[in-house]
Amino acid sequence: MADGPTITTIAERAGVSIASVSRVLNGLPTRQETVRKVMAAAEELGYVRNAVARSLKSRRTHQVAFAMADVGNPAYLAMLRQIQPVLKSAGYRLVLHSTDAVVADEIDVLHSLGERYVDGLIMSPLRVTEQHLDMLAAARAPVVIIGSVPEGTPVDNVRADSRTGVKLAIDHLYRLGRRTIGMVNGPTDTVPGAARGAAYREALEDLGLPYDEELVEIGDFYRAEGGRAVAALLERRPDVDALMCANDLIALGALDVLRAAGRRVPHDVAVAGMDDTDLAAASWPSLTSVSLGSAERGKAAAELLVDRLKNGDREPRRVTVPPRLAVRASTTGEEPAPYQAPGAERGTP
Amino acid sequence: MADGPTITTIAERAGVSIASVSRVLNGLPTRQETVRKVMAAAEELGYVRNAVARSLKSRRTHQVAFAMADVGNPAYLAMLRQIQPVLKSAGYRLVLHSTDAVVADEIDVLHSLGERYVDGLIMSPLRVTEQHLDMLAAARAPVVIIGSVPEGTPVDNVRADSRTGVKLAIDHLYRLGRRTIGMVNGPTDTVPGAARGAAYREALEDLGLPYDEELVEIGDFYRAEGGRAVAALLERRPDVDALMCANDLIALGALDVLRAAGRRVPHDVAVAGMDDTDLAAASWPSLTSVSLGSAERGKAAAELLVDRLKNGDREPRRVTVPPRLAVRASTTGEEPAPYQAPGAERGTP
DNA sequence: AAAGAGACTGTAAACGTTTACTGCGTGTGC
DNA sequence: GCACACGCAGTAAACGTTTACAGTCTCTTT
Repeated sequence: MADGPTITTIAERAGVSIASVSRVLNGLPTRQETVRKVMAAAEELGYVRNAVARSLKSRRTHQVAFAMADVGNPAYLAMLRQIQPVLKSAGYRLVLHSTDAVVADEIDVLHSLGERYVDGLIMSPLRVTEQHLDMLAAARAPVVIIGSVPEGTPVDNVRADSRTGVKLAIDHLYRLGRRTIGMVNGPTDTVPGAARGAAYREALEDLGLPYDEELVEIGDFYRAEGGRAVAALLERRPDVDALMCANDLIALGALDVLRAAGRRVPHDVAVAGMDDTDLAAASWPSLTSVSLGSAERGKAAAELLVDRLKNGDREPRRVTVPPRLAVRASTTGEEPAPYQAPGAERGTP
Repeated sequence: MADGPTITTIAERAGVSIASVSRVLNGLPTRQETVRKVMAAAEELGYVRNAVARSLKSRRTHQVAFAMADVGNPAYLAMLRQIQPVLKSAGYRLVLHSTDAVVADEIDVLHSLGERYVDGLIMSPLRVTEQHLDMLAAARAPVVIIGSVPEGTPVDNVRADSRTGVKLAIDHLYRLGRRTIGMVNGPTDTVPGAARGAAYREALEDLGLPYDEELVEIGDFYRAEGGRAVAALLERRPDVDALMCANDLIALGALDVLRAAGRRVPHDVAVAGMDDTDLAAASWPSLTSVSLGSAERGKAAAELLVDRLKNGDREPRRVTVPPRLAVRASTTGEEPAPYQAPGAERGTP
């Protein structure tokens, strides 16, 4: 691991100046003879350009950061998977930040843009605080936010439409004849929690169904707690015939609890999730789920950032990705025969 | 996004030299009055250290790369999730490379270490070629390989023990009374495919069971093709009473096909997967699966690398992570009553 | 009161590139 | 045969830090 060769080493070896070496390496017009000598020397020495020195001079690092709460979350993972190839083919490396949904960590990331170790940032904050907005206005590098920011924030912005997404699912349940549709939500002080809760209410109103607080239960966004929330809801309203779950994990918890309670899915209770993760297709019964287009949002964000990095200043853009409903067995039970929900004879009391 | 302040700006503002500014910023002994002036100036100007210039001088980037085939693969994701916090708390940023299992891309990553944009690399190659070994010997930064490398390769190395892992599962199936145990494998020209295939054979021999080629089917490592492989195997050997699947996706495909064929799991056919991904717990019936300790391997790799970066030269180390069998319903069917496999009355012909 | 010690501070070089500028040599046009 | 243009190559500065070294100032000691 001895010190690698530099352009100085090459220059000496080839008997030319470092400027010539640099020019050859960058393909600037140079006499053939010089090119040959430099290339030969570089080859022999196994020279590789020092990216750090290069960045210092050129003021570009060819790195982009992606900051989200947790790679383990399938929605962020879906984004990441789309972001990566876009950046790679545009010649950027990807620096990954996990903020664990801690605001201070997100602010830290924004602050660290001042260190200039990346050319730009894609960030998907759980919620956008005043402090976020201040930092965004002062950001030292282009930022793309995945999520909603107020009108006029000077950053590119990619958003989902969870309102329409929830409506898609509720309409679907309504068309299937369900009229007592419960909602199992995560904390309503998070951006997605608040949006999905409000959307549920609106969707019901649009359909002329009454909004009934008894049909709403709040837990967190995970399977076990989601299951507990469903159990509480079932206890209170045994007549519920459909559940709108704020994400797929909650919906899996719902399936667990319904199964344990001997309720057939979808015969007795139809279940819809959100985010359309891998788990939705893998579960049994497979889960009808609203995709909020995480993958598309990731891709759009990466493309916006690359465009801005290449083309410099332009007006901030906003992209809204439409939701899509993936209909599966947990609402329609229309998969081939053996995929029907288990017969009722096996239920607990 | 005007040019940010540098130590020169601060020096002028505070009326001191850039050396003093640097010293204050690095906490070297300095007169109180100077500290005060510098800090005040830095504060007012919103100064942030330039990481690139710092790296150039100090020859450390405080970045580490992680290269694997595909973040979408749950095994790599599990590694990533453990690697990230270890690096973060040691003060390193994470650069993520997806190589799509293309050897040339992996070689590229090794080569790019010469650019010195990272202090070290964690790599999990699909297979290790001669070329890999050459590059590893010449690597310009410390590398930790997750996977097996020949004795004497000058890198730290973390490996799984898929041989023992397969054996755990086969022994488990045997103890449950299964004697006709099929294997659904991925391509045997991959490292995991070859290892798992051989381990299956050995495990049978250890138990005194005959090895029968008819009971082995090769597909790829994904759900649909895994299902097709299982269908072919079932056709050939309808008497099979257990399936060892080379990963969880194949096992999910097996569940699909068995269900469609009216075979009860685990009553008629017990199914075991490998990797113990999230999907294993989410599926129905939940999937018995061998964990090869991806998470632990990721953690160990990160710790080895951090140790080497802090402590410089030492002998290469090797860590082997033991496998663990996660027993679930697809083999024992012993979850609470409603978790039993669906009754047989609903099978197709 | 002079010398020496000690505490800070400033100057300048270095990290490895890129690039503006200058200079040299060749070939062309008159 | 001379001026000029032009194509290349070399010198040196710059990017923003860190740090070795030397210099200044103050305080203590004799």
